[in-house]
Amino acid sequence: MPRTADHDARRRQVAEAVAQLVATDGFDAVTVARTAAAAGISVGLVQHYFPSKDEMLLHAFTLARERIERRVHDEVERADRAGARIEHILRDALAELLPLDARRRRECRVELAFTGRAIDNPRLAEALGRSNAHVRAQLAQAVHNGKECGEVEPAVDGNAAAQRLLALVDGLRLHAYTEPDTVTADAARDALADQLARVFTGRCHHRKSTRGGR
Amino acid sequence: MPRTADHDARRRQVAEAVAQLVATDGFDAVTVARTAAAAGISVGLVQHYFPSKDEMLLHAFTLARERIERRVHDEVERADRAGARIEHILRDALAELLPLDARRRRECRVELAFTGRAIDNPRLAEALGRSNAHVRAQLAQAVHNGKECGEVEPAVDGNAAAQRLLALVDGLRLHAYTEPDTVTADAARDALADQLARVFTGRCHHRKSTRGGR
DNA sequence: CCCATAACCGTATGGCTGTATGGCAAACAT
DNA sequence: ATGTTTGCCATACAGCCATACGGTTATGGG
Repeated sequence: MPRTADHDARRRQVAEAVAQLVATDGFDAVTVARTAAAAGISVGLVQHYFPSKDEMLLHAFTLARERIERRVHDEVERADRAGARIEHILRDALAELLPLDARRRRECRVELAFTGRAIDNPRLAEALGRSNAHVRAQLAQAVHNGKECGEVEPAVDGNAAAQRLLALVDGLRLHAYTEPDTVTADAARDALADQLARVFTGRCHHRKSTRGGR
Repeated sequence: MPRTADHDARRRQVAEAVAQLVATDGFDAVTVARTAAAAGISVGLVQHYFPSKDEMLLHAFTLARERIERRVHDEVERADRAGARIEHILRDALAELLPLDARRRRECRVELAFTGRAIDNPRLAEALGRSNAHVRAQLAQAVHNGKECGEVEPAVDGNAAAQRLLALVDGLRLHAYTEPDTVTADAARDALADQLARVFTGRCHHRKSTRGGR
């Protein structure tokens, strides 16, 4: 076998160029030519790694979601080891998704732009749905753990609570991004904390790991 | 003055063609040429009524929002005259925004597609913000009225409640549209009703009109 | 009647798009 | 060393886009 290259690294490089373009110039500014230029490679090489523009966008979106999921997951693990209340762990982890500073605002824009295209693009919609299902499962697991340690009333429907929590977070993200003056990031954070307080009404009476949960 | 035409009617005609295209073929399918064809007029005439494609899209979005706002407003008025609880009036009015049937699903798609573009398009973002502010004001007014008639605890922050309610509705709309199997429209409706029940905890002890409120 | 003016149409155009293609350079197996 | 496979590039191309423009038609005021 001749000349080898790091396939994954190249694809990641292109995906980051896409995210960069979306963040700075908007989704419509993402063309194959501009992406190649932003990544510092030729158009031909982009084609070499992605059979079509659609595949390129899908990969960029998938990586963006994975990165966020990973960061949230890490945040949960860290707080869990520190012995925090599940409610507070979730609060901090979900707040990570809000446009609280420049970095997260940028991520929000990328995320929201892709979500907007998912309305018309079945491939993106599927990836979004998969990722959301994953997040909901983590949330439901955390609520379940909350029941076991006494933070949550046993009668609470974990799946329904997870669904509503995620919907609220996504709505807050949208509003906090598009209307920063009307819906401040802090207000969104408060709304999130308030909603969590309505689910986690009890006190933890025996420490239980939130392993696998958010 | 020579030959006259109904300016507003023409612009409405074009706006409806835009909505039609977004609903059936997606936002990217909206080109000036296709819009003209869908409206049954020439490209030149579209240009005659809109100086640019951006203006055309902005007008289409504005009309779509106004139409929805009006229908919700009418629903509120109707229920109000029928003497319903404010909580139930809001429930029905906001449920109007969910993709509960084919017609509302279509509207949802148009709305979500435009919202997605608002991320990158300041003009659309401004129109969206204005409309959202309007809706929030109506919601806050309804909560205020709820306090006066005893349905809502006096300590409740009406503005915050309105913000959170709208965020939840928008999040539910997105999820119910993109993941109909995971988040059914009925589940979204239940989530909405549940959230309203957390705000409207009391009983109405003296009938009060929700005039101006949602 | 008639003409000025607005409504309306058809087409031209320059630019940008995604993708196809052919060729050059590099490095591993032999 | 050398051939062959892969990495990588530059360019060509056909299609579609928004917009510009000139011409035609119809109608209200004089």
